[in-house]
Amino acid sequence: MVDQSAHASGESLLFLTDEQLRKGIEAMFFAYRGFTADPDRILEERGYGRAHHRAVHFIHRSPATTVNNLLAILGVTKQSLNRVLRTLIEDGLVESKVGTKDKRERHLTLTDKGRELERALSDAQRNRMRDAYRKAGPDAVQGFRQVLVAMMDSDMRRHYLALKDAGQ
Amino acid sequence: MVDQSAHASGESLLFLTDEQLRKGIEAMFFAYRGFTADPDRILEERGYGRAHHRAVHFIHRSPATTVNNLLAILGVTKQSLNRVLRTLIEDGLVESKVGTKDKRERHLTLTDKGRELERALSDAQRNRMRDAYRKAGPDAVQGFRQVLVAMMDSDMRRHYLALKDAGQ
DNA sequence: TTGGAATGTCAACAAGGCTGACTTAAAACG
DNA sequence: CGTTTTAAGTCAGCCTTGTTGACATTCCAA
Repeated sequence: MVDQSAHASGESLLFLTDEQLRKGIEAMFFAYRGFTADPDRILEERGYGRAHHRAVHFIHRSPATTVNNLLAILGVTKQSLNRVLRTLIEDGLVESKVGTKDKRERHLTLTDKGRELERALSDAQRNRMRDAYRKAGPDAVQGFRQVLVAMMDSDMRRHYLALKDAGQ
Repeated sequence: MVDQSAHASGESLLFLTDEQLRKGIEAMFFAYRGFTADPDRILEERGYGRAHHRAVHFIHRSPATTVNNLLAILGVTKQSLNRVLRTLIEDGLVESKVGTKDKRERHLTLTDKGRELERALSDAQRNRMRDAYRKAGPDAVQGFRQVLVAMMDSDMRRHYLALKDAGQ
């Protein structure tokens, strides 16, 4: 598709052979497995799955968030999320409080027990990320995040950037 | 965990605050959704899933590969892969040939119909990747792949690098 | 006061993982 | 040659996590 003999003109044109793109695709596939491997082990020990991890992560990230907000970020159906939330609430990891202003809304917050799980999961995942960053070197880290952000759908990028702002 | 006031010494020490690491983790999560979004649409139209995509991709990548090799790369059970392979063979996308040297082995190859699907899927995914690379700029691309490779488990990195070599 | 939004719940289903048990065929080994 | 191991396939059953559709409740807001 893209001629390998093309040459760079400034920095707007890249050497993007199908071969290079394919390597990027495969790297993404294999790396995502590594990315989830450590949390998966911890979750399995405790009888939870990735869906629980995602819920716990974003509740930790935005305490007192509503179910609707969580639905938008996670991109799953209400029924699917509800099944996960129910077990987390039953197990005492998440607290669901009826909204004071709008009583239809439920505000979700981690309990101490929930924070303990979140900590275990994010420690593992951060360690993996930190090691990868160190191995790849300082210059690589910027590029990594830039490409990932550019790969997101605009909706998800919106959510991602909103989270970034909130985190400051 | 990591003190934000740490300073770089050479290039071995990075500014790795928990906040930065968390952003990387969330970027990975949202980006993977974008990464799979386009193929998912194509697959759904044709009644297939991600598992079929993965099989088709790696059979295309390593024609006449064996079932065992595919199992190692995909990291799933024989039963799980077999369910997918069976439908692909029944639908005439994949051809399974008994090995000439070792008659226990089945060698898997895409048919014309299989190549057509593979083309549609990889075109979509390559376009996404190309756009992301272009938006992120030439410097970012190197870093992106470096971090991804560093994030893989060693087994997966071995498979990834083996594929790279084969592609030359 | 009524429409619609936010939430929750029930039922049913599908994809795609998993384990365990078992068969067949063929290679490899001793 | 006989035994063991390997490659592949199959059956049955289970789990997680996604889906759709239908429906009830609560309650804000026009």
